[in-house]
Parts: sequence; structure tokens; C-alpha cells
Amino acid sequence: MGIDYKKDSEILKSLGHPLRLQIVVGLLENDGCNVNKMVDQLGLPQSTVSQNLAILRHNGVIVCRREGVQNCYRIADKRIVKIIRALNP
Amino acid sequence: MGIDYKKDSEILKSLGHPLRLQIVVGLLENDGCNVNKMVDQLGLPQSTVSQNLAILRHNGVIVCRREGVQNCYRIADKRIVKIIRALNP
DNA sequence: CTTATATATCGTAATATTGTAATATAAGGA
DNA sequence: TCCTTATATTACAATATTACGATATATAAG
Repeated sequence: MGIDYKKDSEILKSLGHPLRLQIVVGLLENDGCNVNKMVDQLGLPQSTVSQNLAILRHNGVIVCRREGVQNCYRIADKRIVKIIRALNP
Repeated sequence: MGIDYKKDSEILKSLGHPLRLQIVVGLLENDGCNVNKMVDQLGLPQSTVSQNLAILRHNGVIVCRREGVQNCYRIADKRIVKIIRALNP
């Protein structure tokens, strides 16, 4: 079996959006973050941030863990970290 | 100065399409390829391949060198190679 | 049970991307 | 110059993505 171009390209497409890339880079620098903290930092509507988090989540770029009332987001795996690091050598 | 999210995300967006990812992976394995060879291998209309090559070219993912009547395409730089490699560890 | 807080999802108009046929351009040979 | 080959660009309908307000859901406290 070779490479799954469809699945792999979906990961890259998820990262291929300035806001989503900024979110993921932020999670790389500051591991574990809830939605409202991101909303404050980014200065965008909560629904916009939440919708883009959902896209990243559905494509396996980030994972979400409930912590009481809040949702704590983190980068899903090392592959994502490597892609981001490869971008800025 | 920090990261240029817009520019970086455009690189990832270019790669975030199954055909374009396949083209770039192909160029990684088989450095230097002209358009008709890709058209034959991919079995898609020449205009589709050419248009997607243009997207990759405009975003700095690949470069093009004239060789007589043909155009020889290659991966633009090491960053792209690293991103592709990071995807399949 | 009501309220407050945190977050997700829905609805939708604006915009962007897609695939492909048709057409244009560029180079080399007859 | 005219023809052929290789490739790029254009035009456009179909489809997908976008941002965001409105609304829904979930949890905890009172």
C-alpha cells in the first residue's frame, strides 16, 4: 500500500488556513488551551474559533479533553509537530 | 517578526489537495518531470494537471525549467521535502 | 429548577476552488 | 512560413469553504 493522498491532503488542507495554522502553532508553543483563551487572544467571534477547531479536530490535527466546564485542546500527534517545525527551519 | 501565517498556510493549502500532493510526492521520488509524463501517469486532462502545477508554482512549492520544448518541474526547496517526509514517518 | 459560563452547532450569504473544454502561446523542424 | 508538439491560460458551471450571528447544549453553582 502506498500513501493515502486523500487523507494526508486533508491534514495539510486543515493546516492550510491562516487562522487554523495560527491556532496550531499557538498550541505548539503553549500546550493545552481552552476555547475562550483562544478567543481572547485572537479577537475573533467564539463561533468562528470553535468552527475552525472543529475542522482541525475532525481531521485529526488536534484533540480535545473535557476539564470541568472547559475544553482543553492539544496537538494530536508528533506528525503535526514535525510538519509545523518543517515549515520554519 | 513572527511567523507569516498567511504565506505559510498558502504552502500547506497548495499541498492540501490529493492531486497536487500526489504530484509533489511523485517529484520527490522521481526528481525532474515534464508535464506530459505526469499527464500519462495520472490519466487526467492536460489542462487539469497544468492548472494544478501552476498553483504549486505560484505558491513556491515547485519550480519549472524550460528544456527545449518541454518544461521540467522539480520541488522548490528543502522545506517542502521535510513537510512531505514529516507526513509519512 | 434556575442561572451563568463554556462551547458547539446551525443557517446562510459571500467568496473561493474545482475540473474541463476551448483556446492561446512557444519552440523546433520541414 | 507553416506544422507539430508541449504546455499555459481562459471561461465558466458546479461545488466547497468562509465568517459570523443566532441558537442549542452541557456543566456547575446556588
